[in-house]
Order: sequence, then C-alpha cells, then structure tokens
Amino acid sequence: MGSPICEAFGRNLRAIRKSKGFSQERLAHETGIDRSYVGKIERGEVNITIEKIYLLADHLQCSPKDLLI
Amino acid sequence: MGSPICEAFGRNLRAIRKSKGFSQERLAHETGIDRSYVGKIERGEVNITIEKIYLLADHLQCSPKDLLI
DNA sequence: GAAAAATGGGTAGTATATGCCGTGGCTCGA
DNA sequence: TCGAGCCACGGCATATACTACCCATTTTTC
Repeated sequence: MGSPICEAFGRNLRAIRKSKGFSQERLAHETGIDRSYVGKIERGEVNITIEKIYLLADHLQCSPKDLLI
Repeated sequence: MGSPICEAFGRNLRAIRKSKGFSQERLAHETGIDRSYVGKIERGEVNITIEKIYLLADHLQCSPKDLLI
C-alpha cells in the first residue's frame, strides 16, 4: 500500500543508503530482506513495519528516527 | 508478533497518551483504530506499521520520532 | 558500445497486521 | 449495590506486509 508517508520514508532511506555507499543489493543481503522488497520500500510502495525500520537503521548505522520525517 | 522493539514502542506510546490525558478508547476513536488494537499496540503484542505510527503521533500532537526510542 | 552492476517491476504463496466481536476485572461515585 | 469508565485479553475474519522467485531496463564502468 503506497502513501505519501511511505514515499517520504523511502526517499529518506534511499538518501541515507546512498550516503553510506550501499547498494540496494548489499543492504538487502546484510539485513536479510529481499532485494526487490528493498526497492519497493524505497519507492514507497509498501507500508513497512516498525521492526523493519529498526532493522534497516541498524545496518545503516543510523537511528531509526533518522529514517522518519 | 511481539518483540522488545514493539514493547518499547508500546510503553512509549502509553506514557505519551497518558501525559496528554487520553484514554485508550478516546485515542482509538479519534484515530479510527480499533480500541482493542490500541491495547495490543501498547502491550507490544503487534508489529505496527509506519502509517499507524504517524496516525497516532498526529492525534497525540507529537512527532512520530517521539514515539520511537 | 558492450559487459557488468544496479535497479525497476511483476507474481504466487505465506505470515501477520488490523478490524470486529465479545468476556471479565478493576475503581469510583451515586 | 449498581452502573460507568477504563483496561486486559481472546477468537475469528480479512486485508495486506512480507518472502522468494523471476525477467526487463537503466546506469555504471571500462
């Protein structure tokens, strides 16, 4: 389910991921999330759960708060 | 699906809700979330989605970041 | 300008988030 | 005692988050 909130989260995630020099594939592999699902998250196509937010933040070495708006 | 993350979120939500003088039922009614589901969130029994986080924060007049750890 | 890397985007199945109904246990004031 | 407000907790139905694949397209690199 897409929404402006999910899209904003996705843009944020993508920006932080790139700033850390990660590819979607590497982030996916390290978090154990499927690569195409990471893509869907970044495009704001899915309504991610809080545990995924923490999981992504953890591997991006940032605070979960940084991924929110 | 419970987890330490969900439990921490729930404790945080409950503290903020109470500090604003809201009952679970009132928060549930205003957000459109089911009252029993609000209880489950606060008890950390469910893995909430990002849209619900924003919805709750919105009606509690706080930042979504405030609900995270 | 071709190979490789990165991403977009689809699909089928499974797990689970969410909604809706209820029961019961408190506390407090009428 | 009785009702009202507040909450814990459970069962079930449905919507949807998530997984695990797949192939096509873009972007990067040489």
